Amino acid sequence: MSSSSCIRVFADTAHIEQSRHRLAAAEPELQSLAAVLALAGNEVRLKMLFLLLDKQQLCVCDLADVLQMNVSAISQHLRKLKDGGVIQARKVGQTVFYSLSAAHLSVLQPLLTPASTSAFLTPAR
Amino acid sequence: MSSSSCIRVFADTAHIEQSRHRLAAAEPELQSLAAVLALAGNEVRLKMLFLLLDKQQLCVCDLADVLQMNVSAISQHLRKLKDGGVIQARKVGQTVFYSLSAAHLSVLQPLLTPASTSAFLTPAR
DNA sequence: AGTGTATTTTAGCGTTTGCTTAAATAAGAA
DNA sequence: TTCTTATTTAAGCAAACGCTAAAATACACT
Repeated sequence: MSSSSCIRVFADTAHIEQSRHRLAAAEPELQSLAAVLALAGNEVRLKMLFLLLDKQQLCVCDLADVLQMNVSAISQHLRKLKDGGVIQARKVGQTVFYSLSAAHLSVLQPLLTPASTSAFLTPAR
Repeated sequence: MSSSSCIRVFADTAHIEQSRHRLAAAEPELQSLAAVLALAGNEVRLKMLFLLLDKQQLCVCDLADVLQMNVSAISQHLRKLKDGGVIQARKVGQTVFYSLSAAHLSVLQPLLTPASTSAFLTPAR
């Protein structure tokens, strides 16, 4: 937990203090945002979100089929997304339907929207 | 790598095939996007990006000071961000200045912009 | 040359992640 | 009840992660 190891003569202490304050102010938001991004930062989970944005709701079975993965693995990913408040579950009989929850949709939707995803790989213009 | 373990009688094969195709089409974009989100999904790195968006450019020293962390740890995070194409380095004398690269800015900027970050924790309206 | 500063790299270590397998729950259908 | 089907949970394990400490590299100054 050591810090400030550099001895710069012209260390701009004022600017550093300012940055520290800005950071402290944004800290809770950044913490929550990092948690959501960490969830979406997994390729399998990002695909799940992409599919859910398209299909409205999907059961564990369908996701396992589409992603061609073990049902258990899928279920564990869904649990993480649910714990993170990104998706919600609705049980109908023996099957559980998952859908995007409104909570963090404002963050995820623009990322997975066609306009944005296609622009993603487009070189700067 | 087992899949399709469910035997649903009414498995909507047409829809599943459609989803598989949509997914295949978006796969490369999703893969790249997941990589960037995984980088931003770490709290320390997200703070770095937040600071860089605010300050234009920062050296390792400054980031270590502001984040109050070991210089080596900071440097390793910077390396990951650089490898991912998220930031770029510019060496001036013995100090290295890092700045956001244009490459994935379109994805990151909206996430870290005040309007979006403050709206992030605001309950649905 | 030698000294000091800024940064990177390496090695090591404990923690977390993501998968597989197998067992446990839950809810129809026979 | 017994027998499937759908989903979750628990245990185990290899791989990736994130940090610390130490050594290596790079550049400026004397």
